[in-house]
This record gives sequence, structure tokens and C-alpha cells, in this order.
Amino acid sequence: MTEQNKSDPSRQQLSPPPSGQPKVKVRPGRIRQRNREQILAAAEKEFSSKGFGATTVQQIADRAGLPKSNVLYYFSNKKRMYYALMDGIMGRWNDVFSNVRPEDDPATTLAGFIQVKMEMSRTHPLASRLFAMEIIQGAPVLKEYLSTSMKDWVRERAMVIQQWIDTGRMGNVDPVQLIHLIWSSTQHYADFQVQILAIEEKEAYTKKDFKHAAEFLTQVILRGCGLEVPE
Amino acid sequence: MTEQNKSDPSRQQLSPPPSGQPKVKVRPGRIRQRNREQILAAAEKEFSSKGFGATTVQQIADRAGLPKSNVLYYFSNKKRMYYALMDGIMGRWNDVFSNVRPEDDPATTLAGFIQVKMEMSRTHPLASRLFAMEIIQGAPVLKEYLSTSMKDWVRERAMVIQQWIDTGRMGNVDPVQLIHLIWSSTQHYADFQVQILAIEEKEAYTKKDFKHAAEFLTQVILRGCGLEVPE
DNA sequence: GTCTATAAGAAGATAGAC
DNA sequence: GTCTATCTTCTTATAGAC
Repeated sequence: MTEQNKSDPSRQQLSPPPSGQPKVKVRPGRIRQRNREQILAAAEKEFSSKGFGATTVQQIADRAGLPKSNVLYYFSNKKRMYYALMDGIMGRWNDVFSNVRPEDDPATTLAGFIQVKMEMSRTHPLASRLFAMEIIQGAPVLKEYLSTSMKDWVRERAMVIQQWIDTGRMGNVDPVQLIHLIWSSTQHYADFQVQILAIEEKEAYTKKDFKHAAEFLTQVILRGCGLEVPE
Repeated sequence: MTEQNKSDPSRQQLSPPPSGQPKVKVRPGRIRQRNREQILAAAEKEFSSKGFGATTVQQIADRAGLPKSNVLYYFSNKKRMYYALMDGIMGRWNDVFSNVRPEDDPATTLAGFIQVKMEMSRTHPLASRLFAMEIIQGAPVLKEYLSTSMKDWVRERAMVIQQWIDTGRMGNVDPVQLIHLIWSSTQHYADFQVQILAIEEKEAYTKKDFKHAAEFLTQVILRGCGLEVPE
């Protein structure tokens, strides 16, 4: 533990010395590829259920079905695994959320945004929880990302929403707060899964549960913005 | 680390052997009281920013300004401190949220609920984050609480909301989902503070920020339920 | 590329002097 | 009640045999 260990004060950045692999001149290597993926999958499970500091390399190795030193051969240290995971999450995030233009329909666009975020909560709950823990813990790794890429992303969307408001195409609500609202309410189904399942007396989510929740959120949030819910 | 340590499989319960203090027949003891509070305050800070497993007793002791063994004299082990904190959080939670009756006004009641939860996010962000981490990590300590007290609490409120809907006093929305929505959207301002501050390019929240956010949420959620926003 | 063995340090907890 | 010294265990990470 003690993530703030001896090592470099040059953390805080995504992908440190990005050269983790030995520079052997071998093509991709099926085994290498497979092992890396297994390790990352295991690391995601462990990190997302205990956080970085409480997870041991041994636990990751056990779950990946490899000896610890093999894991450290691929990723040289614990931090590098964490960075790699964060990189993956942010990459996926950037890919999924397409652009928005002022001429788009507000209701359809917002409904689509809710849809996509709910789909991410459903299909990638571990990534969601990992991200949530990183943020709750003060975003030691992602702070930079938040105040650059993510800030810009929000600001751009907020400007389009503001244009919709100014042209009378939706009710007058704070666009940034609206994005926070969509973010938090959809995220919740992944992050607070245990709480929701306990309250609803279920063992696990079904696809239907998510559909129902997405419809609820779409209805309430769109109406709350003075919009008609699209078909 | 390794919270799933050697010890008893009889965890999962709030307050284990609740007798943590030496049974000396001394009245409350000002110093004892003060030290306990200092330790708990320090523990809340540490646990809420790193989680249980990654926090060391040494860190708590340092923050409390006491030697490690003195801390362990008061709480005998790390788990007991965590239990004590969770107990406090749940106790406060139960106190704050008063009852709701079918004859109450839906808009005022829901607005009040949003208000109170936002106030908790503002005044007790550490407790909020500690709770969030506990849930994200699968609620090892609070699982029991979730599927008993909290479940009942939600079910009771949901029944009242359903009555409001049935008597045409508000729009037809799933009451349980509505509670999830209020919960998640208000919680978010405490738990994802760093993200929000980064996006809004601020150093810290002001009281005004919370007022603004509370008004936004009240407006959107109430309107989303077909309610007029009360003054 | 894989894995055993181990170095070097830090963790939780306790004993016992003050 | 307080605190130093210490026991035991577990941690990350590396060295080096296969």
C-alpha cells in the first residue's frame, strides 16, 4: 500500500515512461497480447473493488492465473497497470460520445446521451466504479485530464445547449448542471449497484431493469427541461 | 492492507464486540472524549480519501497528532474505527430524514428532500465519500443495513409517492427510481467534487454554488414529475 | 518468456516500561 | 493513560536459474 511511495514525484500524469514492454523485435505476439489482456482484466476487477492502494499485485496475479513475477514482467509495477486501465477508460469515453451540433434536436440528443451513458453503466460497470473511486480519492491520476479534455468536452456541449435555450428550443436550465445531472444519475446504476439491488430486492440487474431506468431518466430529465419525450 | 485478513468471518456487522473501551469505572473523561473525537475525525479524513484497505493506522495517528499505539489503545483495531464511523454516518442519516405522510404536499416534500440531501453533501462531504466508497466496494460492512433499514426507508417513501400519483397529485413516475435519482444527483456534488470543480474551473465550492445547484435540481426534477416548483 | 527465491521495507497489533 | 520497542506477517520489486 502507500501509493505515495518512495518513487517519483513525476506521477500525476497518464502513462509515465510509456515503454513498459521489453523492446524485443518480435511481432505483436499472441501470448503477450493474451497475457496483457488477462492481467488488465484482472487488475480492473481488483482495483475497482478495493481501490489502488488496497490492491496487491499478488491478488491481480492470482486472478489472472499467473505468477506474480510474470505480471511484473509485463507491467513492471503496480502504477503502470493502473495508468494503463485509466488510459483505456478515457479512450473509450472519448470514442463513445460523439459531437453535438446546434442544429441537432435537443430532445433526441439528450435522450441519446442518457441512453449511451446507461449503456456504459450496464456493459462496463467495473470501469465506471474504477473511475468513480479515482475521482472520489481526489483524481490523483486523472486531475490533469479533468481540467483539460473533460472540461473542454463539457464546455462545448454546454454551449450548444445554451444555444438551444436561447433559440427557445428548450427550457431555461443551467447547461453545465444538466450535464452533471445526466452524468450522476446514469453513473449511479453502475457505482451504487449494491445499494440499488438491495433496495429493489434483486440478485442482479436484468437488461429490462436498465431499459426501465433509462426510460425513467429520459422522461423526468427531458420534461424537467421543458422537452417532449421522443419516441 | 488486506482487509479480508486472518480474523473472524463474523464481520459484515455494524459494531462487532461493541466494548472497545477498557471498562474503567471513570466518568466520561474529558480527555478520553476529546481523543476519541480527534481520532475519528482523522480516520474519516484518511478513510474517505483512500478507502479502508489503503489507509494505515499510522496515517490516522499522525493526523490525529497521537502515537499509533495510543490510537490502538482507544480503538483496539482498524476495523473498529471504521465501524464506529459507519455507525455515526448511519445514525445521522436516520436522524435527518424525517417521515413523510400521504397528506403532505408532494412538491414541498420532494423539494425539502433535495434541500436536505444537498445540505448533507455540503456540510459532510467526507462522510458522503466514505459512504460512497463503502458502497462501491460492495458494502462489506453496510450490506445488512442496505437490505433492511434502508430498503424499508425507501419502500415507505415510495408508497407515499405512489399514493400521490394515484390521487393525481403528481405525474406518473416510478417512485423508487425517483428516490434513486434524488439520491444520486445530490450525492454527486460531494462525491465527485474534484470533477465538478475542475469542470467549473473553481478552487472550492461556495455556499452559493450549492444553492444554485439545489435550485437547478429542484426545478428539473419537480417539473419532470409534473409538479410546480414551490416558492 | 517463465518462475523461484529473496531482499528490503512497512503493515497491524501487542508487551510492557513509564 | 501514554508511548517505545518489537513480533509477525505481508508488501513491492528484483535477481537470476531455467
